[in-house]
Amino acid sequence: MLIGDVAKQSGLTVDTLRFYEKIGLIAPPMRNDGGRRIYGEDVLGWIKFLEQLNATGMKQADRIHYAALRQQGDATLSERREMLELHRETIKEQLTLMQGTLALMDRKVAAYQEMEAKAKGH
Amino acid sequence: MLIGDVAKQSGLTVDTLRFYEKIGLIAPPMRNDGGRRIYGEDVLGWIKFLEQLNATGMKQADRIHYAALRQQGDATLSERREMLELHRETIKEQLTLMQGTLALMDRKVAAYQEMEAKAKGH
DNA sequence: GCTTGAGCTGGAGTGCACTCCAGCTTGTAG
DNA sequence: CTACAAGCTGGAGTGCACTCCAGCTCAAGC
Repeated sequence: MLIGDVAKQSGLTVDTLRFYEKIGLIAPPMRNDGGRRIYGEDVLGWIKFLEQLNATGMKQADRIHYAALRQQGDATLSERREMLELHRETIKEQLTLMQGTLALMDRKVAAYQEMEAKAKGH
Repeated sequence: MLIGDVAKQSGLTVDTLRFYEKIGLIAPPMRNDGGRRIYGEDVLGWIKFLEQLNATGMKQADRIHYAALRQQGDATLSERREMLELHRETIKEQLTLMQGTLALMDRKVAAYQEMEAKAKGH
């Protein structure tokens, strides 16, 4: 798999993939004779996971740390577990806040509709 | 209420409050004889609402647009309602994604715990 | 009436997370 | 064998959302 294929399948750009490699989010892949990056299929799952951490507000620095731990293998399992447990809690907090805001949107939309209806009536 | 009081009560910094005014997120308040900003209590509720939009991923440009509409009064009610309805949908999508990631965290944590237990057993 | 903390303005600087570019090499299709 | 799309590197540039600074004025306490 060349970098362009990974880009297409992951939704990231070629530039972003190289950037992620530079900062340590993605392990440097093998190269072919011409010096081009050859990726295994597994990178797609990893990128998807990274995107999920991203989308739930984990900071770049923490993702990089997690990626580094992952590269070090099984010895870092418990530290990785702790990171995920912490992140799980922040997700829960975000969920609560978000549900609150969703409810607020509902109330506001309803209030606006009522005001619009009244304005029409006069 | 001076800007420092608003800062304390809202959690924003003085600089951020002036910045928000500059970009149109907060209406320019009255000034006292010495040229200092005097805010009404209502600004606190507005800031809290802005923070909620912020925390649920609404872009600055959209918040500025919403703030501008709000300043124009009742004639913009329906447009504001439409914005909130749209945003409500994006919150719902985010909630779904976030719940998915939360479930993933749970699975991963459980898997890691199992691997750690096995590693200990040998 | 002087000190000191808070506020003022305009503009420069920061941190994050990419995104783009120049100038080069590689590889596939006609 | 030649065009040309895709890849390479190092480094510069971008957009967002603040954050900080210099040099000033204002106001409350001793």
